[in-house]
Amino acid sequence: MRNTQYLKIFKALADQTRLNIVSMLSCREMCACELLEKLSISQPTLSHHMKILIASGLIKSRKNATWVYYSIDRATIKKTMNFIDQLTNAKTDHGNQQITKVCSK
Amino acid sequence: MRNTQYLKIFKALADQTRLNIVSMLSCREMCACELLEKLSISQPTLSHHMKILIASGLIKSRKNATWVYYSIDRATIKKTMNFIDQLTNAKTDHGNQQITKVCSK
DNA sequence: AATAAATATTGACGCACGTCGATATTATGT
DNA sequence: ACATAATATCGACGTGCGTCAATATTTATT
Repeated sequence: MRNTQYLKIFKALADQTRLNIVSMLSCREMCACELLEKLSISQPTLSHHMKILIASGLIKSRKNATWVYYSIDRATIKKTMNFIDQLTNAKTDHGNQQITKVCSK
Repeated sequence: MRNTQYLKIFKALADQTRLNIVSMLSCREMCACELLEKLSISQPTLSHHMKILIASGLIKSRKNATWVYYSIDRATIKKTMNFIDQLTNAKTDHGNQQITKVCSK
């Protein structure tokens, strides 16, 4: 996973509404209309947020009839935690071209 | 740690420059002037970024003479990873008032 | 086919944020 | 005291982003 993808993930989590959405989806898969009635935002706004969450890889979607069901992609979560762990513990460059790690000396 | 604090943390990580800074500091403690010469930003911009990172709790600072040394606060990192883990795996409300978890039924 | 429900897209608006140059502050050394 | 180096603050500017109303699209139902 590229560094820019992790940046997308952190940007996706850097919003209270999206953090709420992720939290809600941790319970179970939910459709957009279900999320919508629990949040105090308009339908286009929810659609916009879901697009960002999907693009980040944190959330995956499944379409059934007119409904779109969303759920957490736990593989991405795991990778993100590993990234944070490496980012803050690694003593060497961990094969990342975008982040300039200068641990020499 | 409050939910708003984790929001601050994700916002702090949601910028390429700050992600680079955190990565650099994972190697070792560094002073501002050292970070400055490795980054392509102005001194006021760096100062601004460090303020945000300090406020998030991800980075701590130590003053010695005219220099300010920065290093990663690994306790915050650990808490953040736990937060993500809980956020995406909890089947019950984990005592968080800000995030509305509705896991019932 | 026509209607209705769920979701996506578009365009616009205001505010938050990253950036810089100029300047202030703090601390060291001469 | 004065000059210099490191860092912080201020004010301004442009861009990015969250938000909405209006509209389009997709799918099911009658």
